[in-house]
Amino acid sequence: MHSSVIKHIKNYVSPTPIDLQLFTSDLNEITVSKGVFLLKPGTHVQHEYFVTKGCLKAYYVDHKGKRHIIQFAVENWWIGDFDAFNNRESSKLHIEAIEDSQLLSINYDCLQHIYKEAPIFERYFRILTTNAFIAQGKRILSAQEKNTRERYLEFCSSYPNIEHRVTNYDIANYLGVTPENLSRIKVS
Amino acid sequence: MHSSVIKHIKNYVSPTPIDLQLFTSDLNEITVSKGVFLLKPGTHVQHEYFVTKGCLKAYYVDHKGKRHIIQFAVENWWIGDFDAFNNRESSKLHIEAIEDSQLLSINYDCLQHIYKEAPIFERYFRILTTNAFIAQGKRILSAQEKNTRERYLEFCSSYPNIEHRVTNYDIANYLGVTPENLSRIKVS
DNA sequence: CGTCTATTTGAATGTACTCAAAAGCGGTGG
DNA sequence: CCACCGCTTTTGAGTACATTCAAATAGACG
Repeated sequence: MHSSVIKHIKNYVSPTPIDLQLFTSDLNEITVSKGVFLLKPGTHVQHEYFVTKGCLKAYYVDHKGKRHIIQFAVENWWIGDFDAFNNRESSKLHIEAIEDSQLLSINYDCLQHIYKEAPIFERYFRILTTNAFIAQGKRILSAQEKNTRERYLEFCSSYPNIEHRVTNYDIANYLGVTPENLSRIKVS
Repeated sequence: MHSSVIKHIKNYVSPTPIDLQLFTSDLNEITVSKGVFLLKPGTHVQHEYFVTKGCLKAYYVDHKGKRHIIQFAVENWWIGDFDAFNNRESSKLHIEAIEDSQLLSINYDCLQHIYKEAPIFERYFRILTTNAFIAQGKRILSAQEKNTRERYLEFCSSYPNIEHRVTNYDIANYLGVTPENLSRIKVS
C-alpha cells in the first residue's frame, strides 16, 4: 500500500529496508472525495501529503479575493503548505481535491524523528526541494519572458494531460492571467 | 577566514568541530573585482559560492536578448547556477560581481563527499533550499498580486539597502519590468 | 574634461484587465 | 428522460497599465 512512495524514494536515494520501514510506519492513508478540503487557512499545519491517486490543488486567496494556484499535485507528487509546515505557522493556503484522491500523510514531528534516525531522508527531501526550487525558478523566468499562449503550452507539456483534469479557470489562476484571457488565446 | 560561513551554518544546524573541519577544508577563497564574471553561459559548473564580502548578480539572457536577474547575493548568501550545478549541465547564467567581492567556493565532488561523511550538511542545505523555495514562491505570488510600485517597495525591504548597491536597471530586470516603468513609478 | 552608462521624460502602441452578458456543459431531481 | 440549476467558458466593449522607441538629462569613472 506504500509501494508508490517507496518507488518514488528509490528514484532519488538508496535507503536500507530498515530506513524504509521507519519511514513508512509513520505514514497514514487518507481518502478524500472531489471538492473536499484537506486544508484551510488558519489551520495548524501538521502534515504534508504524497498523492497516490487523484489530483489536488493548493491555492492562496489574496486580500482582493483573487485566487492564486500555488501548485497542482497528481500521482507521485508531494503537496502541502510548505511554508506553514516548515515554519510551524498556521496555514495561509487552501488545499482541495479536484478528483477523488488517495494520499499518504506524514506528520511534522514524525518527520523530524525520521531525519534524526535515517539521514537518508534528509537527502531525499533535499533533492526533491532542490528540484522544486529549480523548477519554480523556471516558472518565474517563463512568466517574465513568455506571453500567455506560450506559457499555457508550456504548462500543458510540463503537467501532461492535466488540461483534461483541471478547469481553465484554475489553469488561468496558476498562470496568473484571467480566465477570459486564457480563453481568448486558446481560440485565436 | 571561514568564520562567516561557520557562523551561517551554526544558524541552521549544530555540526561537530570535525564536521566543520571537513567542510571548511574543502573551501577555496576567491577574490573578484567589480565587473568580473564568475560564470558565463556554456561553462561546466563545478562550484557554488558563499559571499563573504561584496555583491553579485546572477542573470539569464533570453532569446530576445533580454536580461532577467535570477538573484542578487550580498554577504552571507550562497550564489551559483543551481540548476547546472545540481544536474551536471553547462551553465545558462551569467554571474557577475557588482562590487569588489570575496567568496568561498565549494566544488561539486567535494560537496558529495561532505554529504557522505557528514550528513549534517545534507540537513544544512536542505533547510537553506527549503527556505529559498518558500521565498521564491512568495516572489511568484507577489508578481501576480501586486503592481510594480508595491513590488519595488517589497524588494527594498527584503534586500535592505540594496537599492543603493544595485542599479535601477538591474532591479527592473529582477522585478520583470522595464527600467522606464520602474523610473516612472518612483517619481509619481 | 570627455565618454559611457544609467536615468528620466515623452508619445504612441499593445496586451491583458474589468465588467457584463450569453452560451455551453454537467449533474440532480422530478 | 427531460428540465433546471450552477458553474465554466466564451464573447464583447471599454479601460488601465506596462511596453516600445526615441531623445534628453544626469551621473560615474577614467
